[in-house]
Amino acid sequence: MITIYNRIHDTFGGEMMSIASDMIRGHTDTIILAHLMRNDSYGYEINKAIQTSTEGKYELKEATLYTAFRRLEQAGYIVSYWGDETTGARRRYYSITDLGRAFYEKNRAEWDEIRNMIDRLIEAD
Amino acid sequence: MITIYNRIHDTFGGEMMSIASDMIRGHTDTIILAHLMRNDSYGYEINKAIQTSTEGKYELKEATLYTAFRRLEQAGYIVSYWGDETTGARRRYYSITDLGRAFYEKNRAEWDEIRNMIDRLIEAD
DNA sequence: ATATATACCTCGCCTGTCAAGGTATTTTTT
DNA sequence: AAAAAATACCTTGACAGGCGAGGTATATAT
Repeated sequence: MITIYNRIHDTFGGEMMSIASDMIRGHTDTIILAHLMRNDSYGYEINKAIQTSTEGKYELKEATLYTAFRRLEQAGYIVSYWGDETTGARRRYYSITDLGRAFYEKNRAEWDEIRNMIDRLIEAD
Repeated sequence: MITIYNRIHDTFGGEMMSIASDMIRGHTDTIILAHLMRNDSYGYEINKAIQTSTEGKYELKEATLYTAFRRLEQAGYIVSYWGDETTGARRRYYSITDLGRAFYEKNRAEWDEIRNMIDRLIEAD
């Protein structure tokens, strides 16, 4: 078993940023949108869901997560609104738009192609 | 059918750099090493092989390719030597090292995990 | 009282990608 | 014979995503 997350990000010596990060890159948006396809949600919950779903092998860093929200909202793929919590910390909920749904479907289809492509390309035999 | 490569890289307006690029990112090194696992080769040939293997759907940009060679050589995963062509343009051949082989195997194993992980994460149902 | 969990956010650096530019030789087309 | 395309290499500079490190505020558990 390989733990994907928590590769060392050593600023002093050693390589910066793990391979795993770059392997996930390009899927962040789709992963978030996949969650919003099911129901509106907020950052903290989405991240927890990812961790649970991957048995702790992967988590989005907060900075990455919130950067992605800004990017997706700017692109018109999601819209946000504040929840009306009477207790606990406030939550900013996100909702996927029709544009976002289309983008999600496109990326999902693309993934099917790319997955097979990479399978073929990294074979040594 | 989706053409992975040749998404527009519009510097003026529109989104910069395509999703596809980011989906491949993190596999470039492994793809190159996979080719060198079979036999020594040189940049131009490796790139042609990738294009053929993917039916033209994907190609490494030259800048990306040569950047990767520098990176891999610096890391000790490959070594290079000039071919002794008597005709045609000179070729710089690359050879994978033991360290490179180990790195390749590690990335390959990682891919198997990550592929399944992404499959699960981008499901909407 | 202190620590942990929930929940949000931004700044600035790092890294891989690649457009755009270059050089030199050989083969193919006009 | 001249022009174009293919082979084959290379570097520079800008860009965008990831994320460490820092921050705020409330609620619960120790």
